[in-house]
Amino acid sequence: MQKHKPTTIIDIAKALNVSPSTVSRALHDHPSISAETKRNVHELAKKFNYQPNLLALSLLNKKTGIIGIVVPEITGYFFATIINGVQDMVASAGYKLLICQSNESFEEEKKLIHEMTLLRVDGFLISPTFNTKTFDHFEKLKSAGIPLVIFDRDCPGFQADKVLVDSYHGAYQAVDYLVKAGCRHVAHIAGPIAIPTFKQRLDGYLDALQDNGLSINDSLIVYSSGFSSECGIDALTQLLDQNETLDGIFSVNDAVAIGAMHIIRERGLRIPQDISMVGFDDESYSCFFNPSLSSVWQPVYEVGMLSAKILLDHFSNSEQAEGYRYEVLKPELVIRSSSASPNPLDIPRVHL
Amino acid sequence: MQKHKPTTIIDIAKALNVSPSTVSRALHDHPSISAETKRNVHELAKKFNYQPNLLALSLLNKKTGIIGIVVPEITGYFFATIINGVQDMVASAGYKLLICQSNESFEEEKKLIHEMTLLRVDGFLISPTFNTKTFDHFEKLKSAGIPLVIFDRDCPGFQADKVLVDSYHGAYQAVDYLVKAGCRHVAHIAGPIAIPTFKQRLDGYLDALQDNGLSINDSLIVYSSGFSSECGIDALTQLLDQNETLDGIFSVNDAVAIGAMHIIRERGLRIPQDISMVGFDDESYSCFFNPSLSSVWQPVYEVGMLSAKILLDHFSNSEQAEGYRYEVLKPELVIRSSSASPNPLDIPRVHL
DNA sequence: CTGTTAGCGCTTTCAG
DNA sequence: CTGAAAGCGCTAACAG
Repeated sequence: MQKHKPTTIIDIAKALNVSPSTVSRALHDHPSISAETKRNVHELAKKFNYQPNLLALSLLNKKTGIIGIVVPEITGYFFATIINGVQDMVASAGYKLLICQSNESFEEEKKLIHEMTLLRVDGFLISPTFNTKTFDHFEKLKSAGIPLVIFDRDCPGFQADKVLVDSYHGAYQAVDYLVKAGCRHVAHIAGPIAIPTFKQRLDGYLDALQDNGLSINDSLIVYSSGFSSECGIDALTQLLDQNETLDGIFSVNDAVAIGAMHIIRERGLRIPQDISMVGFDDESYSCFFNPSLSSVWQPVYEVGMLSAKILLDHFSNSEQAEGYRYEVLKPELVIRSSSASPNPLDIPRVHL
Repeated sequence: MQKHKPTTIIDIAKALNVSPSTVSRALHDHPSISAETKRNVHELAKKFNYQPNLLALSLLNKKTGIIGIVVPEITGYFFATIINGVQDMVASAGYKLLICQSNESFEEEKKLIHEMTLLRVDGFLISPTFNTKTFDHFEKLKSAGIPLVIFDRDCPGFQADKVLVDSYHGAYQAVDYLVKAGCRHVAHIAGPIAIPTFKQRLDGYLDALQDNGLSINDSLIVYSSGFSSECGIDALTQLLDQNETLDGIFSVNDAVAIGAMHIIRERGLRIPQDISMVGFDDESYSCFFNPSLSSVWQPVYEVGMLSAKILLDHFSNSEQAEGYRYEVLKPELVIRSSSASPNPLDIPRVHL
């Protein structure tokens, strides 16, 4: 494994007794180069396995062709699928994608963005941490003229292009459905309401109840400490131990819902006969649970595609004067077997 | 959003009426620079928000500090967790990670590796596509002196550092367990045996049966067309339609197992009373299924850490003369409720 | 303690 | 049609 240093344009130039510029032009098929020289150059390039040095090019052109994406995590269907959407979009425009995880750490997020800036990525796609309350690091990008698009998680008070999902609408649909299906005591396993997304889901829950003429019972709202199935176990244990009447649950996400379902069964209750359950995210495995889990599907792939599209637009449209884009995509309730049906005859119960 | 071009070392030099090299030295805290100059330089650097240009550095040092990782996909627990292991390892050594997906496309894999080579990544971590039968693109890296480590999926005949999981051993454990639990007609939903990993799982299945004095019944082996739950549905439908006696199933992975379980229930059969099921991969959600799914856990995070470690060793140990590393990690059977227990009194049935 | 020079690999005027 | 020179941003000898 001897370290051949890569062939450069100069090596070829020397071997052919021409100047580097001639080689460069030949390689780029410049019109004013003799056919013969071109042939010779290409031949040698192949023979030496010449690979242009992108670093040198980037330095020269002041652009790397790399887009940086920062997500809280890649484990899990949600962000992984967004990344796929982004990937497909940017690849078709000839850009590469540098994927980084912040692990929900604000410090890490700052550090990553800083490092990627040093690397001179051409633009950013960012889904901020739950702990991101200040936006100086984003402002810095803006003032440095580096385009960025915020996706999935809003940054209240920070002006930028944004692509979000309407969590309120999704939650409203879910709870409205539960009530129409006959549930009168719908609980909510909520996320931290300091985060806009989860505040919206809570609001959707509250409004759906009120619009259906049901009163709000605060003890039916339990706050989950996290987003894993284990948290669902804790949340539901707490809820059931309060001995409140309970016939439906809207869970902040599917993972939590699944932990909760585990406890429901363990307590000898039936789903959906005793308690109906609706989750959020529509994880890929949710339809295979027993009973299969009703859930709010989010257009994740589209979020990725659209965010990337908006970023790419920045690269082509020199400096568009218009304000920031603010796109809110609609989620959709997917009804399966974990929730009682309003009309068993009309609504398909199993939706794979 | 006016495009301030980034401050360079020269801007600072001019403003201070010193030479660029002085600024460079001051920034690096070189001993032979007066305290005052250093102070001035640092001050201005902060004021101008100076950011060193990594591209220029990389060009100079002939190293980028970037490690490229190529995985078939990032959706799904398996590779996402490996990436986490890699990430943690390389970050602590000051390297960045460029993550790319081949989507199981051989062409894409070649293209990605080529592009990353142009970008001058310092080394590669590669889990090849199922369609990767030739290894010229890997050989090229070797002859260019770019270190690479193959992980999870073996490349028979290709010499390189490798970190693999012992699929044979995992499969053997699973099937041995099923037999000892009383299953006499164990089926196998197999993957494409052209791929070493799945061949090994099949072999483990076969050997475990034989070692237990059971005969092999070819019609109990069904080949799945893919690795999703949908494929599990197809596979099991096919299997059950053959009307073979059947009391246990070892599935090539959890996703397929879950699709299969769906069909088993749909046919009115009980798990594990009528049919026991064991999967492979131990997906994060497998313990929350109903019944919870027994599965073969793989040390995924460790695979990531170790692969990265081996690659990093290449960077420090100049040119170690020793041959290639070949590490095979052991998986472990996790017993839950989807499989009958050999001795209900001794073995915990639910393992969260 | 500081400046000058050269060069990493490549492109691109400007001159022949 | 081709070459020489300058420069992208930075560092590392080599001289003062």
